[in-house]
Amino acid sequence: MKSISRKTIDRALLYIRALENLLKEKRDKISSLELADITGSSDVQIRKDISFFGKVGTPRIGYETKKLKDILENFILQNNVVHIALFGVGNLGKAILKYPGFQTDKIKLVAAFDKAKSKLLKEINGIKIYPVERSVELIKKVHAEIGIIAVPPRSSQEVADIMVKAGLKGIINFAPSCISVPKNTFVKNIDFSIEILSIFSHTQFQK
Amino acid sequence: MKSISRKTIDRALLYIRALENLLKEKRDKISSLELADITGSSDVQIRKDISFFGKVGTPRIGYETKKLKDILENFILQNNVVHIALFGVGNLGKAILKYPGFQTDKIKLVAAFDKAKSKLLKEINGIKIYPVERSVELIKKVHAEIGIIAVPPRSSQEVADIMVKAGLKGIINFAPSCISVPKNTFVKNIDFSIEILSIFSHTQFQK
DNA sequence: TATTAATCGTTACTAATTTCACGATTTGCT
DNA sequence: AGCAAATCGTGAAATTAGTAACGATTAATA
Ligand SMILES: NC(=O)c1ccc[n+]([C@@H]2O[C@H](COP(=O)([O-])OP(=O)(O)OC[C@H]3O[C@@H](n4cnc5c(N)ncnc54)[C@H](O)[C@@H]3O)[C@@H](O)[C@H]2O)c1
Ligand SMILES: NC(=O)c1ccc[n+]([C@@H]2O[C@H](COP(=O)([O-])OP(=O)(O)OC[C@H]3O[C@@H](n4cnc5c(N)ncnc54)[C@H](O)[C@@H]3O)[C@@H](O)[C@H]2O)c1
Repeated sequence: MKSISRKTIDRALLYIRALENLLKEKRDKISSLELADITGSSDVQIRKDISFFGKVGTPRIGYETKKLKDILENFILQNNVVHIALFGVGNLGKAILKYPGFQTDKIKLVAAFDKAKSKLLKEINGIKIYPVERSVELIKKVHAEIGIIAVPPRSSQEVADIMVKAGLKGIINFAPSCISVPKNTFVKNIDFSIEILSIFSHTQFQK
Repeated sequence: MKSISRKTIDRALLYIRALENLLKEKRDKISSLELADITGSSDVQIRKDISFFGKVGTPRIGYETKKLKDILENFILQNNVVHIALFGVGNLGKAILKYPGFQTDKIKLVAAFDKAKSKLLKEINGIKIYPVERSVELIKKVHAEIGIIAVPPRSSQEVADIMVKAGLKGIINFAPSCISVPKNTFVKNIDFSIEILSIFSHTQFQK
């Protein structure tokens, strides 16, 4: 059996989000063409992606919204709740702590850490902020899986090392810096400036 | 002549960032192998990417840091300064306004807009916050090229429409929603939740 | 000046991804 | 029941991306 590709997973997550919105609007059926229209993909791509999960749709009708969402979710997320640990409670970190998208049935931000003593007094959105020294211990205790780096770039490697030590298996790095980690740890860099420059040059080089 | 690929551009932007850091450390030479190590790419990939720009390196030595950076920058950014307009000055928008990475010689955040009257009094990081009603006029005046959506998802399409009307050619959408725009407008969605779920499932399905 | 070792640049190869084309299936209609 | 229309599912073709192999080039050194 062929294993699912990274790209299919990422698109499926987008489909899931779209299907959730459709369910809220009480749309109980959806065709690949409509879903393509919503998500900005193509209908063939969507059918191909979904075909990985078996024969889910019915010709002439399309897909049952709820059924499709459940199948994608069950396969990809497997009823897991993802627990996040945040490092750095500055401008960006504070926004992240307040983000309702990180307190859902799928994702829970469970721990926040900062180096500065001045940040430790507070509690934001019900989440206490702890000193970095306690991070390894606490991350293990709450079984977080994913870490977010929201510290200045010069500290990002230091934080990455702690995350690895604490057993986090995935890292999102918002600092404009490269970090090195063991091969079995996954890093996703999100550099706002590079995103801006990328989209700008895309507009320049469009054929 | 073959045109440059999107992926090469995106990696080149990463190389540029790394080269800038190397220059700060007064490293005036760099090999493809070292650059690969820093950026997490492979040496072949780097040489292949760079070969698009001509014969830049010298065998046995590697690349001159400054020369390589200049060549990449001149081709990809062409001395342009990218001007950004921000919509939504909430938790995330405020962090973005305070982000020093958006006030550099390459990128300048030049305008911010919000719907809520309560947000309009302030000025953050030297940038005034204007009512949405004035946005089309002001964006045209300051010649912004790229827009950032940091409003709630239900308002994202409304904002996208304004951006298109104002002539913005690229959009970064932080709202967890799909927006539809004309084909010549480029959209990059950055959905934090999807990034988290993506990296999590990546750790699950790693071979 | 010949030799050696390192590193680039390029061509050929392989793998992954997307697109195409079209048969198969199902429903609604007459 | 038979037919038409819509839509799915899929193998094959086309495209794109990445990897490997290796000759060419250069600087350092004996
Ligand atoms: N502000 C933004 O909108 C924005 C956007 C994109 C990227 N970023 C990046 O995200 C990171 C954070 O940005 P910010 O604006 O919140 O910065 P900030 O300076 O406001 O906050 C950084 C926080 O990290 C803490 N910190 C520093 N070293 C630490 C360590 N070793 N361990 C734990 N905490 C530590 C500091 O005490 C501070 O609270 C930076 O790398 C920045 O470049 C920020
Ligand atoms: N807070 C985060 O860390 C975070 C992370 C990822 C994504 N997001 C997304 O980014 C967006 C903003 O998040 P936030 O936490 O800053 O929300 P927020 O509620 O704090 O701020 C939203 C701001 O948008 C303004 N607004 C609403 N409608 C508008 C319109 N039509 N035009 C202009 N301004 C308008 C509101 O007045 C408010 O100031 C949301 O879509 C959210 O899902 C936020």
